[in-house]
Amino acid sequence: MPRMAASDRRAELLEAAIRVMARDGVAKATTRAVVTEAGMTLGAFHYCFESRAQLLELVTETLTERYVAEVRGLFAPHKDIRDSVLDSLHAFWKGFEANPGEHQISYELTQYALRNSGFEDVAGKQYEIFLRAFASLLELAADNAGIEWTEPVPVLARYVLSVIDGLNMIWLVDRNTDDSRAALEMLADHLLLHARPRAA
Amino acid sequence: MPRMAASDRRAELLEAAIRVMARDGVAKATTRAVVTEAGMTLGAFHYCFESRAQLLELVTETLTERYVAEVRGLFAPHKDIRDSVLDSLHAFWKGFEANPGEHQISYELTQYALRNSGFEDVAGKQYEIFLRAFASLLELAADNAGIEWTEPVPVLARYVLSVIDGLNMIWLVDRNTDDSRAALEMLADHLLLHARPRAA
DNA sequence: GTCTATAATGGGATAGAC
DNA sequence: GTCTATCCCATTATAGAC
Repeated sequence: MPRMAASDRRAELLEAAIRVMARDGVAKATTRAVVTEAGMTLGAFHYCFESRAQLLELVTETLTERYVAEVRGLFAPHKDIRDSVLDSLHAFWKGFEANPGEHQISYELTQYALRNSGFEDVAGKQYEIFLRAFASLLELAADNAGIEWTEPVPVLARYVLSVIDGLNMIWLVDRNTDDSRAALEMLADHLLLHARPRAA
Repeated sequence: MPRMAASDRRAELLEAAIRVMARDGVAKATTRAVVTEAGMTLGAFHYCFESRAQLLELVTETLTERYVAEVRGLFAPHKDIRDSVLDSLHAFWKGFEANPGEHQISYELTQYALRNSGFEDVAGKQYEIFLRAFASLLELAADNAGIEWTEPVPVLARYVLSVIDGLNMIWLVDRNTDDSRAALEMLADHLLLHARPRAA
């Protein structure tokens, strides 16, 4: 085994953990499974992390940031608000279907955080970040298209995130892509109901 | 310990398991925790159930049936489609807030089923039943109000279930009742977009 | 710094006494 | 039929050899 800085090991263990979780689930990502995936020994784990819980916290934060970055990157601004919304939602969905395992982890980690004391704020931060990200995209879309939203943006953001999360999770169960996309397109139409030309 | 028929023990263990899971989560509902809750000994467990997995399967089926029964019971038919939809959604939400723990179990069990081989069909059946239940309520609402849906009912059912699941899960994290209810009311308006008077 | 060996714990399942 | 005692396994974490 090559010598490595502890920070590099940490990064490798983090990525190994994400791979194991995407493949087998959060519960199966034991310290042993993670170090095996990373090609390290069990001892290596505990000079990089205080505990398995600490690793899970880091994974949660990392995936949250990644998802937000992905969503920002996929956002498709247009002059026409309908195009913005429709293109962006399709792009988000495509990103999800390209990598469902990684999004599934996120839902599992939320459940984990809700059920383990000392982790409540982890789930809280996770969704605070998600909600803020969608809210800021809604603002951005409005700016680009010269419209304003007739409902409070935090409520719209919660609505959009709910539909996306809900559709994702049902798709994870039944893989019904056609109905999922049809429902997603309904969401686009519904959002447009709450847009009106900006007052001068 | 009193003598009991195995079937009664099974029923008690089932309810004990649901209580433990609602309180502490599915992962923490070990065989030991469940028998302690039920006031039985560990040995008792294994003449009622072949394995912990079998218990989890039974819990999943039981909670699925209960939820469907609850939703059917809360459904509020009216002559006016808007009243039907709005009243029903509010009633569903009230049911959720009255017992969030039991609904949280359902999400955890879905994740569990998705991650454990031999359980894929458990999650599949769960959502098939949910989707069918919402579809049949949509049909029922349409009949009562003399309208027809302009989108395929399975797509509408998926959409409604997604919003409800998504809002529930976000609420479990941040307990923001106001924004959740506001989003739920948006769903009602959106559904109405896809209703039109029935052709004679 | 690295890794083996081993604690210490908690879990599912079972054998066998009563 | 009931429950104790135990097996056996996997886990997290650590101690200590190299």
